[in-house]
Amino acid sequence: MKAYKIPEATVMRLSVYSRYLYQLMDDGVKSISSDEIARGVGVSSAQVRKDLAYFGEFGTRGVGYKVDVLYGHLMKILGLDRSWNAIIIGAGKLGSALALYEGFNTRGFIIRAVLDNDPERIGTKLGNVEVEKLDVLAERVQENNITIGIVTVPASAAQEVTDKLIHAGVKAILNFSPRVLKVPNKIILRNVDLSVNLEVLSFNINFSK
Amino acid sequence: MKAYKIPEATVMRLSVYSRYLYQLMDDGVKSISSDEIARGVGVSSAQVRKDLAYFGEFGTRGVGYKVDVLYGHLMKILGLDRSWNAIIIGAGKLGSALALYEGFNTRGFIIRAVLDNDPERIGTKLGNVEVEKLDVLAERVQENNITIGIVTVPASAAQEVTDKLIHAGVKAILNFSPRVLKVPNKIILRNVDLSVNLEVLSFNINFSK
DNA sequence: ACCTTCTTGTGAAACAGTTAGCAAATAATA
DNA sequence: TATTATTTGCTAACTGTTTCACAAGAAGGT
Repeated sequence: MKAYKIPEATVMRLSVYSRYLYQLMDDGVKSISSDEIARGVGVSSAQVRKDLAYFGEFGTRGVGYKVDVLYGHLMKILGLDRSWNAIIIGAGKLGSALALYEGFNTRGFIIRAVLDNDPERIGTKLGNVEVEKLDVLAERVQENNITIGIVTVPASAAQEVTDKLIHAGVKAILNFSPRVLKVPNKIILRNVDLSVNLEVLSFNINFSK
Repeated sequence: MKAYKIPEATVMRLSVYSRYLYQLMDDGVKSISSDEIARGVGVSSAQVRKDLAYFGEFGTRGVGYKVDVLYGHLMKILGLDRSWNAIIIGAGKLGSALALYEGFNTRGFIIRAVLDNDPERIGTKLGNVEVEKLDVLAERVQENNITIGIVTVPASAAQEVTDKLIHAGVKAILNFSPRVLKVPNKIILRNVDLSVNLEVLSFNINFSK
């Protein structure tokens, strides 16, 4: 694909744009300008155009963008013109919540399995998947062609399950544990640290006065 | 307080450093260099020193940092030398998971109330708080001196509950709904969009081949 | 056909954040 | 006390991202 690097912030904004466009389509809007998108999602219009410019020319000068066409391009760019199989490791509160979160399904992310080691949790149903023992990790990843592993275990177990996921063949890991994970270069890693987010808030409340 | 702006990335890293230092204290480590911190959390040592330099001089040249002292400074900088009262709006799967998440309590964030409008959910217990009707929002915020509102309602209700939170007097909002919220300047807002995170992954898997 | 209005796409400028490198400070050793 | 080995704090260089500003293209009106 394309040669040079896309800023991560750009990718995140594309995701936001795509959802905004979806909403517009729902409302029956056919055409939109970069300025309207910008106001809708809270960035500058130059930012919107720059972000899109990484991938091509999708608009018409003097006119704007066709909502459905741009939406289609964005979904393709984000890799959402297909579905992705994912597995959740850790069936605690957060893991369970994510397993049942509709927001993933509606964007094409399908949770194929949820694993845990706690006997209390094994066998319980989360939507239409049943919590299974950690042992079946490699098996489930391979038989379901799972590319994304979601880690929601305590910090102490995070590196271990991550290693197992990588060994089993996942390409990307979304880590919710408050632990810095070591992964090979070819593995795509993202960290979502819930406490960090609250702490940025408390810093800002504190600091702005 | 301080005059010039701290990068958000710096604040996030400070939070990560602080947790790493806590772990070190637990392990009985007394002193540490920026290089060791750097390797522990996966950044460069120059980055660590730069981040700390925004706030003062906490180390000793030729020696390093005293773990407990640096930890104390970081906790104070992050505003974690006190506790913060928070409220969760939306007792769905995610809201419930957050209400029960120990990671918040251990860092001084106390969930004082969880509200929802669904009669099915009202009255259910989440740990030691009971889900209540949305009506009591202003009352709960004021009587508990709540500064942080956590929004876990569907996108369609997000702006409305946000407005209510602001009106009731919260200073900061952590938004988990996939919706761009409009808030006054003085309100501190952070968005944690779970789908965006997965979509950055799918983009990267897609794009890197 | 020409003029006016609109809005994209893009190079250049401005800004922000990260990395590099080194002087200054400390401790240990002889 | 001098020497050596460390490691911070800080400035400067670098790299990356965002904003600016405008030429180019499109549509509608006259």
